[in-house]
Amino acid sequence: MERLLLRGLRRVRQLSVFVRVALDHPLPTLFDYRYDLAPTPLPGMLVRIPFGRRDAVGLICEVTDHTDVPADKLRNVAAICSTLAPLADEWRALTLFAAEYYQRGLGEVALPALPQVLRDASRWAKLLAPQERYRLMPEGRASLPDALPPRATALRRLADALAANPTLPAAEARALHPKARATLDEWQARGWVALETGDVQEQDIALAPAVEKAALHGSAALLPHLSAEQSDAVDAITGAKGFAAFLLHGVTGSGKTEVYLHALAHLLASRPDAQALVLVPEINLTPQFEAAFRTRFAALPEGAIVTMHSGLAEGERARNWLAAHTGRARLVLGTRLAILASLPKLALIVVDEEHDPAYKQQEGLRYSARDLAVYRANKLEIPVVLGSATPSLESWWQAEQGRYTKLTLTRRAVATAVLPSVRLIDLEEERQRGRASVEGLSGPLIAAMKTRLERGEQSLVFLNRRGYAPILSCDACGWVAGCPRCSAYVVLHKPERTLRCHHCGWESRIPKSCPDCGNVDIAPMGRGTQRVEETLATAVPGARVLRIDADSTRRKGSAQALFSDVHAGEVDILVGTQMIAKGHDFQRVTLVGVLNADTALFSHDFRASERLFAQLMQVSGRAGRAGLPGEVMIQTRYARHALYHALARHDYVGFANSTLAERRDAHLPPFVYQAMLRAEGRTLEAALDFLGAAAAEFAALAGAERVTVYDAVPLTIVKVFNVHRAQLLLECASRAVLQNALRAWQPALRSLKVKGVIRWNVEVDPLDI
DNA sequence: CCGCCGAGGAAG
DNA sequence: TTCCTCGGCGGA
Repeated sequence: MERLLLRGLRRVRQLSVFVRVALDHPLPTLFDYRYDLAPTPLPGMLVRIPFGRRDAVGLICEVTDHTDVPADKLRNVAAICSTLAPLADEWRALTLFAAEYYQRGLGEVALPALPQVLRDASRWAKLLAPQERYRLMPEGRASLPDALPPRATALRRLADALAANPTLPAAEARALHPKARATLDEWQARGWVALETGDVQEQDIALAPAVEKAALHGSAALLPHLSAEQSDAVDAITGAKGFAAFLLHGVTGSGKTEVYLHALAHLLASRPDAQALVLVPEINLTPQFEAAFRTRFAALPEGAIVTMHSGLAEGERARNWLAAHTGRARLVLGTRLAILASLPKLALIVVDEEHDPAYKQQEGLRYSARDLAVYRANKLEIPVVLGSATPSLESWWQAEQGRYTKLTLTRRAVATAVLPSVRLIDLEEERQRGRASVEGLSGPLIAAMKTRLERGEQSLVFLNRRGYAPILSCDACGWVAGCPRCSAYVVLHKPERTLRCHHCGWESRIPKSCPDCGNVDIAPMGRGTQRVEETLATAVPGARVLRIDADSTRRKGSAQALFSDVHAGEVDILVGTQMIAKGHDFQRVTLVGVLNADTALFSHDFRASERLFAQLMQVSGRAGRAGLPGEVMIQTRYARHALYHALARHDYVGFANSTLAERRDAHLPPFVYQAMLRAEGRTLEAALDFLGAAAAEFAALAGAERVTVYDAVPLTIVKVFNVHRAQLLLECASRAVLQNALRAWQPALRSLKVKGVIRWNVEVDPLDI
């Protein structure tokens, strides 16, 4: 009886509601708060909560009627963001997986994945407030275009935008025409437009005109004809039921993009609300994809195609994120961070150039966007397409085992385009035969560039080293200009007349004489893009030379301008770093010269050759895309190296299989799984001590005997910005065993105190060893 | 005696 | 991580 009464009392007390909240905070725990506000809290909603002595924004992970936290510690939720649809279970599961897999707290993954505006509670109201929107009325539709003066382009833009969209937000109207407000007031007075306030997204989704299948596919005459291989690939993707991972392996220029476009068109047309996500490795590649999408999918309503990358301004980022979250965006194009976007109707993921190391985030949460794409597709039971001319060995191995479906494009899409011929220029032989070379440019390469110039074709010189010269040294005493903050040499930048450290950004004037011995004969050694640019001006007289690298494209948008100069034919020779190797379809390039590739052949990093091969394949692919025969010249001292020979035969498969065999023998990924503990200390000893102590803790964990723990070693560039760095590699044949051990290791790592240690982090599946 | 610095701990 | 407190110590 008494017990019953107690139960009854407890029932009444159940009126209190608690929420368990994730915060962007290194503590991996959730925090409980009392909830006494009016809107019903739901998992996936954002709340503003007092945390310590400040306010924070958190994500509700759980709504519950009990808590273990003592009442005197509990605090109340200050505000809830109820206008934003809760983040879906799928998204929360994805961020939770990423957090667990990459050894972080949920909040550290989930909150940074949201746009900044949402993480600042004071801006919720403005962001999510019902906006003023204009709707074109039938009267307006009938009379508007004709009523406008023919040359009033801004007014016409406004009218077109109104006609093309169910409603037009006031903010967008202002962007189209500075005096939109006055004009629209006038049109409203005439009954041409109506002013509405209301929830943007719901209305727009409901009112979005149905997109006709034919419109999305374009008229057949305009579409490029698909090869048999391409249409087989498209059929496989569009025919997939549930989860399917496709490895689209196609040589550069074989028309992978066209396969994506057809698969996307099919999806967007056949399912009126489905969303697709397309990932590209770097920001530079978004404009051309965006242009292709906007042209091909012009039938989609305004706002249905959005981009997501770190180059967007905060406001645009927030708008695009919201468009994806509400479902208004049907096609999202982005860099790696877009994989963590909220996409409630996601139905297809494309990862272009899936092998590209840029998909791996190198700081903070060190996730692989490609791996998360596969995970996400798997959980959603949707297809994912991984495209590359040189798939990562991880993906290739998956395909070899039949876990991914291989789709192969063997021919270049333009019928007359053949693969470029690859010629190795043996620098050793050139030297022995006494053949002249100019500043590192061999005779045959210079001659070939001259021929291109005469024919009005373009040449491209690839060199993965920016600056003028990587070393400035003194002939007399052997002094080399080094960075005072890093254990690295500084790079000479001639146009800027500086010595610059590429690791920490330190800069100084170029000394006139050797600071050690006073000798005035200090000389630049080696070559960077600037020096090659300078040499080409005299070595190939009359050629218009353009350099594209991180230095020449520092200003925002300048890369686009430079690339369009190349496309416009205003350039004869293009010199650049890997920036020029990726994606760009240079129609008039028929010669590619590769300088200084050898260093990667003998790297300590077992992935260096894989990266080199991919890079060289990619840059080779720039030659001869439009049907003119292309030629690639690789200058090397190791002309017999197997990698170059595979490259000359365009033999990715041979290279991949032999490299995989080596990896298997050497017990390297993808046959084992790795994790890396890195430590940064005021001294190298501190960093190494920390790693040593961490290794000792690790040995005591369950399952540790199945994990190989290597000795702690300094990084190749041990000191950067006065911080000394070292790393500890762990390796295991079982992903699960490694995962569990890493998880169990965390508390010990957290409580490890070693004097002089500044930071540490764990990276799962590290790319750089 | 005061104030500064570094270490340690809490954050709901 | 951030921010606060506490205790030790050096300078006035």
